[in-house]
Amino acid sequence: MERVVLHVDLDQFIVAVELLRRPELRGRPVLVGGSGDPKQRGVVAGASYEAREFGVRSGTPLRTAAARCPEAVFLPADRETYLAASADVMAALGEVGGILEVAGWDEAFMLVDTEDAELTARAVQRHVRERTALACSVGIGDNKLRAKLASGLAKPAGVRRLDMSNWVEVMAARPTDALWGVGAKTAKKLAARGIATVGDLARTAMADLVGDFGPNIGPWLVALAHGYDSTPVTDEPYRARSHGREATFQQDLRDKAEMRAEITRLSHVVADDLAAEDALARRVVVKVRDSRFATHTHGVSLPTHTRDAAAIEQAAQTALDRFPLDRPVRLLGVRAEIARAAG
DNA sequence: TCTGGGGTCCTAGGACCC
DNA sequence: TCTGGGGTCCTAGGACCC
Repeated sequence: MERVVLHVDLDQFIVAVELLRRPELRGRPVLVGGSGDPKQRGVVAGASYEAREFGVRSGTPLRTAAARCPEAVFLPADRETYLAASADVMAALGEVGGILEVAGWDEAFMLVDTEDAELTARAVQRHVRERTALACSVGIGDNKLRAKLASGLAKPAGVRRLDMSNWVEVMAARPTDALWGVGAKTAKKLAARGIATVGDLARTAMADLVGDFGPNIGPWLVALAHGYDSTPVTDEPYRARSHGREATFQQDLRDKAEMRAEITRLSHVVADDLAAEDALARRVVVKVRDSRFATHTHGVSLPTHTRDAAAIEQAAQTALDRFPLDRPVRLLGVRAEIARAAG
């Protein structure tokens, strides 16, 4: 018997859910995102493997996607449907046993005791497919980091194991941004110091990175490169720390009254979201992105914790007043930070 | 053919207190 | 007259992830 971490990751989740109700699109390049109109502002939320062949992936602007892949089928994003599919998947995983930690719409960690991890992983795949008709990849690891990276290597529909014994062999030659937590910015900063691969990073002294990355992140990066991770798999129910809504306009706003009206609308949606979770806000933060894509935030702490829509809106309007608003506005957002131990 | 929307966590600097 | 040093809270920004 051994204890392993499994990371279950659905394959092209959003597209796969769409294909369940539009099977005639199977095998074609399918792109989901925004309103489904590639002439409008928006980015790709989900790309089928066929579409990825054209260099389109999640985050690609819809217009760019249409230029790269003119024959693609564009579909509007349908959150509610994906949330429902996600709930089905997580329910299926819950039937397998072990500790289940939901880590997003389309992924979860499981802590299981098993005689044969590969066999268990295959059984999980089969069970998810039987219950939801969706395919997933499963990573097996001796911690969450390794399991997570293993599932990425297992795609599509595969099983892969990554642990202490094969970490160096599998990971050392890969670029640093292959690590979970190292993105483009950090990879570039590391490269500037001559650290290009996971192996390079693993050979770096933790103290050498404190100056550039801080006393916590610096050492953590080196630990990542060794595959170290001690965060537990937990089935504690998720409690959001904030709820926000934001909107990018098809045409930038120039009129202050229109901005105020949008802040009112967003504030009320946020208040509804708080009410749905029985949560109270302690602070309201407004986000403004201008026509040059510069993004700034200003926040207002609330005198008393509240979910009252009028109070949230008033705080948001006060925050909006702190912006110069001397350029057309591309995006407005309202976020409520949730008071802990309240309800 | 410019760059969504939902989040989380960390950092740095200033205020404030002892 | 000179001006330490630690701790905590608040705020804005940044990096990252899905």
